[in-house]
Amino acid sequence: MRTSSCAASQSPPCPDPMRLRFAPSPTGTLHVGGARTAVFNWLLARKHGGTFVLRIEDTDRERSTDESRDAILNSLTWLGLDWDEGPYFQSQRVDRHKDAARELHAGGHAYACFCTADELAAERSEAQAQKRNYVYSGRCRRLSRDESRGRQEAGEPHTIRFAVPPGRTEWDDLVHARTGFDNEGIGDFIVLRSDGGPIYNLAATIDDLDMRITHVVRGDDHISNTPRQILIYRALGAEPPRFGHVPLLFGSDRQKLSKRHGAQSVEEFRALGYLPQALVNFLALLGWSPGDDREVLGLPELIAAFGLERITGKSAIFETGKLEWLNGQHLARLTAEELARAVTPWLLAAGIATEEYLREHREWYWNLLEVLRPRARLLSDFVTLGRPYFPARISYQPEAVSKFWPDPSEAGRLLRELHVTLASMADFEKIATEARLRAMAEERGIAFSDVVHPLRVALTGMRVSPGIFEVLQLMGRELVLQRIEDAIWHLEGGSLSAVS
RNA sequence: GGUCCCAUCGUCUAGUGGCCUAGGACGCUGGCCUCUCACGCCGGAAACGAGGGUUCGAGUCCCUCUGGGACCA
Repeated sequence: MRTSSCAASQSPPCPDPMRLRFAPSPTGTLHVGGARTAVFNWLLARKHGGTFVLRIEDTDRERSTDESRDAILNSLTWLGLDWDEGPYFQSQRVDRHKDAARELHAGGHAYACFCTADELAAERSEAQAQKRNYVYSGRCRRLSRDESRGRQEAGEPHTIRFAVPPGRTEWDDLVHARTGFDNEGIGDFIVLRSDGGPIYNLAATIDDLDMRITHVVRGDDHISNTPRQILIYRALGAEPPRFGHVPLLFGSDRQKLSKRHGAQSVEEFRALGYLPQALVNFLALLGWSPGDDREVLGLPELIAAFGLERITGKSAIFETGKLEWLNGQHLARLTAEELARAVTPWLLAAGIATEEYLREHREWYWNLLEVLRPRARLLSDFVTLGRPYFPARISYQPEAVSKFWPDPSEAGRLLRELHVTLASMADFEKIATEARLRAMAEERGIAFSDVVHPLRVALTGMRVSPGIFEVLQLMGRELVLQRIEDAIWHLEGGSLSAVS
């Protein structure tokens, strides 16, 4: 017998190791709702030293694809949700599911049903007419043994139905309180189709049973499957696992998450420049909280703090605002090396730098990243923010030009002067450049910021950037002087995309 | 329609009968820092769906309603 007392609580150590599973259908990419379920299961397994089993429920041959399966596996791997067993494939276990159905049949817990689709439809519409909830009447259950056997042997098409006993089926839900259904309302459900194919509830239950799953943590949408699955367990003489149903995620309009709600698959978030640990952190916080005021939690912290007892039974709306902030927070926590490793592929993909260049200028590159880091929320931000620091020519943002170079000839004059001033300096160390430019502003009798902003546009093409002296230092003398020359040329009408 | 689940700021949440004139975070917003932006720091607006109970006392317990959702039909 299985001890159920060690369910959601942390200590004392469970005598029975916890076995959890994530069982996606390979019918699309891993979306954030499924990912959150996976996160919960994984966290629980890691927290309790349990086993995380991955099972692919690919019995729907029509909709299951290898591409989806690979996409899901890749997403899980990217998120860092490693599994200890599997992936198992439900489609490879069909024989076992059929055997289980036979076992149920032999044990008197299931029977052959010869009702045709038409007969069933009639029952259904009758129920509808009486405003009753439709459940199968159980007509074939009352067939005599001999008649049933005879018709089966004669090859008459039939399904196998589970014989639901009278009473009520209840369980202590790990997330909700005690939950239950009257068996009467369940009705004898099909476990084997007339073509011999196992139905979901049977397959999933047998798999959970065989894989010795101790805790089934899944979406709320499975709540009405639970009594059926418990019934199957009992009919087979097995102790059911503990069940926990986490509420579903909604889109911003309180509707089920769909394409309309923007990014919804894990892969999309990766492509947008999110860090996996930020997404896991965010997903964990959707419906769960550590109980203190912490919000930014790395994987180890999540594992330490996680527990089913702190999951809310309330469904959360998936809004990404906080995710962006969290990503910035996780960005801030990376070591310099981790940051470089995360950003480099983005720069390479954008064609901004080559691997050799970055390797040869490693110290410079890491400094650049440090300067950019507090200004970035997504990895993709490093591309836009970082572009000006590399030799290629830049373009000038119209807003920057109109705001800080309102008068082209005046701007040109200033830039010429800056060119002379800066060219006279050998070293662009920021203390020195700052002193020089402040002095220059004073000599000219203009505000310091009136020197800084036009220069910023010349160097970066943008209205905002890191502190101008950091920019100067990072770009270095040669590139700075080149940029100023380019800007002067541009201001004098050298470019078609000139000043408006 | 039946069954089941849920209900605190715009959003994520804390809250398990008195510590709540309801706390934190994102976002929004005022300010500080400052060459801009971001980071950081300080401040502000912003919520217990409604009605009944229970209790000396209810965001917290019970009931009804309302609203939302899931599954089945």
